[in-house]
Parts: sequence; structure tokens; C-alpha cells
Amino acid sequence: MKIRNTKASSAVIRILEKEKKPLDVEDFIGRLNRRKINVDRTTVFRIVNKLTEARILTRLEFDEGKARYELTSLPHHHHAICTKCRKVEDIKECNIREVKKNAENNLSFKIEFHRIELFGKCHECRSIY
Amino acid sequence: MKIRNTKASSAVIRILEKEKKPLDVEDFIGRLNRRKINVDRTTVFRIVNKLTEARILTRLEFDEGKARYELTSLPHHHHAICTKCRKVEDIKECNIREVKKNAENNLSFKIEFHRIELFGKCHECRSIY
DNA sequence: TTTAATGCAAAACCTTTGCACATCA
DNA sequence: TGATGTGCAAAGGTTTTGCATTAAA
Repeated sequence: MKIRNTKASSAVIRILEKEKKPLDVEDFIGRLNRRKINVDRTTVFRIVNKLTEARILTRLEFDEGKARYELTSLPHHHHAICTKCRKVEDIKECNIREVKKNAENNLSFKIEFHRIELFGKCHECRSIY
Repeated sequence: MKIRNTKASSAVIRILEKEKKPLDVEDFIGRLNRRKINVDRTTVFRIVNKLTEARILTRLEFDEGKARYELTSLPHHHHAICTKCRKVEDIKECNIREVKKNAENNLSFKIEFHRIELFGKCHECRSIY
């Protein structure tokens, strides 16, 4: 399973390196078009699937009925998702050691990765009212 | 917005009270049929939407491209999802106080609810190999 | 040249909507 | 009666598949 270095595929990665937030397929298409890279929607789905399989991208779901993608190489972090504007901010701290330990001991569950998502209102959305 | 006590709607709640794991619409239809309650798929979607709006159910997404539902009334917990068999186990401990505090101070993000998901292999799936 | 990527059309899934009819309170 | 629930058909949104063609290594 080799991944070729095509215009669209490498642009997807460059886009994610530049932007800080997780993007969906629609976002990618828009940003690719702005860079005069015109690819079919199908192709974008194939690109993100391939890159996700290769663990270059990580797929995320925030209760939107669609997937978002971010670079796997980002330092370990979690997400704070605004329930109003859907803005996603990163969270760096992560003290779930005890939760993990407990799951491994009590449930005999071998953790491969974990995810913490905080849902709430971001600064801007709170100050509007 | 009143919720009527119909055969299907109350059966959905009873099913969730009996079963411990989050179910999807397909699961509900199967279990309703077994109870000789024949409802259209559309109706089940409307039921879970209504119950979710009323905060009786909580909608969950585990990277499956579809939603699952569990009772909101369950004691606060999180999920351990087997990446192989997709079994979902509950996790009771949750020491994310610091994570929350930090998000509220540093990001000025007002947390409404949070979610911790541990992905890995359950006991059975690990012992197969 | 060999393998992987692409475009286009079609289809698969999950989910929602519109409308007429049925049913609960 | 008046509001809510239901079935059926249709459609919307996201994602996948098939196939012939094009491009990368």
C-alpha cells in the first residue's frame, strides 16, 4: 500500500499543517479549489481514507453526521467544541492516567488510544448575549 | 412539545433500560420487531430525535458514521469501545477536573458536558489471538 | 511498465421532510 | 377537537464502489 505524491494529496497535508482545526471533506474541496487544484469530491474522500489508513490523518467525529480530519503527528491533545459555532479548540492537558489504569484493571481493556471532548460555549459565543 | 406515550416510544425506553449498551436505530428496529411492534424506520428516527431533544436520550457517535443512543439518566460515565468487535463498556471514574479547569481558565471555554472515550481491545478480543 | 490515482456515474447508508391518515389526550 | 404520532414515498447529505482513463514511480 504505497501512497503517491500527487498534487491533491500533498496539498491536503499542507492545508492541515497550516490550519489548526480539524477539517471535513467539504472544507478540503474549498481550500483545494482556492489553490486552483480541482479534484472531484470522490477523490478527496479517497485521499483522506488512504491517509487515515496510513495513520497520517486521524478521523474525528463531533456529532455532526460527518467526519473531520487532523494530522496524527500533532502533539497529544483533545478538543473543546463550541456547541453553538462548532469552533474546535485544542486542549493540551490530559490527566486521565487513573481512568486508563482503572479501565485496564477492572475491565481488562487494553487501551490503544483515548479521546476527551469537552462541549460547551467558547468565549465569543458566550459574550454575544 | 409534549411526548405521547406510544407503544413504540415507551418500548424504546424499556429496551434501553434493559440493555446496557448504546443502541443504534437498526438495533431498535430489530428489538421492536421481536416484541411484535412493527414500526417504520422513519418513526424510530423520529422517536429517538424527540427523546433526545427532551434529554431523555443522549446521542453518541463512535466513528461509525451513525448515531447510537443511551439513557441520559444513567449515572455519569464514559465509554471503552473495542476497536475490533465494537463492544462498548462503561467507565465510571472520571478525574478530568484539572482538564476542565484548565480549559475554562486558559481557553475561556464554558464547559457544558464532556466525553471521554477509550478505544482499545476488550478482554475477549485480546484473548482470541 | 506496473501500480496507484482520478473522474464520472451510480449506488449505499444514514437521516430528514412532506403529506395524508391515524391516534392519543 | 386539537395536537401529536405514523407510514409511505421522496429526497438530502455523506460516503463508497465500479469502471475506464490518466498519471506517478
